[in-house]
Amino acid sequence: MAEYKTKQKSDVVSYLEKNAGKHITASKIALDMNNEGIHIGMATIYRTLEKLVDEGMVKKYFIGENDGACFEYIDKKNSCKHPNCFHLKCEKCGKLIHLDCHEMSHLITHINSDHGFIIDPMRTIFYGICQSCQQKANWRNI
Amino acid sequence: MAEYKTKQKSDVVSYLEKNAGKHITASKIALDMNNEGIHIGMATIYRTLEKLVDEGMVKKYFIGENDGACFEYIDKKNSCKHPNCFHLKCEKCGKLIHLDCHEMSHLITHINSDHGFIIDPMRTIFYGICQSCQQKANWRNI
DNA sequence: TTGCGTGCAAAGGTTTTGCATGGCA
DNA sequence: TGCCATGCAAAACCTTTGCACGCAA
Repeated sequence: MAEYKTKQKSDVVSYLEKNAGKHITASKIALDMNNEGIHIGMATIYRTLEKLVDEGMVKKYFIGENDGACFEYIDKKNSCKHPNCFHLKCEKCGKLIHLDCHEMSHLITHINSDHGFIIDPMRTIFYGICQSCQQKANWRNI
Repeated sequence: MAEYKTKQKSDVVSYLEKNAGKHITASKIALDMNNEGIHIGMATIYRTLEKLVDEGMVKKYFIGENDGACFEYIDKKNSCKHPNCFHLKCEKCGKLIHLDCHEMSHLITHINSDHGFIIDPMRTIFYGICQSCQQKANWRNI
């Protein structure tokens, strides 16, 4: 069960590191790396991503719509140790907002004690509309 | 652009009504209805669901994992005029749990007024570990 | 009759799998 | 040398689309 260090895997990892915080599909990874002259087969990309997700280095989620699953590099150094750290993602502009608010610890405690569910803040994203997009929506009357 | 009333559409609607609050894939709809002796083509199911989503009668989710998109009937009379309806998804067993709790309206108000972000509860999923998986984890010492 | 809805089949995507080959240890 | 990782192609899916036919109005 030993793991080998291969060029392909480290290429994928460094690509993801460079794009930390972005949400990237498997095909976009292949495309971008191709443009850099690195060709990696789709199967390898998927197999590598699967491992990285297991290791916790990458988060996989489904925002659906046209493309498939999205992957995002999780920077363990910069990411928050406090369990108050959530993310807000704007559905209009795609902006990802950091939320570090102690109000959130109430939420976690409540859902744990009253609903028996332990929230994983790192994996949870609140979807909605950010402030600037709300204003745009107002003046466009959307 | 007139809409016709067809047996297939009303069958799908009544199936979804019977399963209000559940999260159902298109193929499960086809399978279940087949077991009831009703055969509807996949294309029709997808086209019907698309319309129902546009009408707001059904919500479409991407919770990913093995299956495709999930659909859920939205009962306008009973549920979710209050934005208290969230979903908890267990990362171990994949179970999707409904959470209809007043506490959540505090959360929404807080994030709106203090952080300028309007949460869309129907699209937001809390990831974490459910109660039964916590217990399994305990006895297995995972 | 009109034209939307349906069913079938085929196409378009993404993701997985089998198998021979390549490359790390 | 072992054995995992890779690449290619094919398969397995989910979902969409084209087209002829059926059926509601």
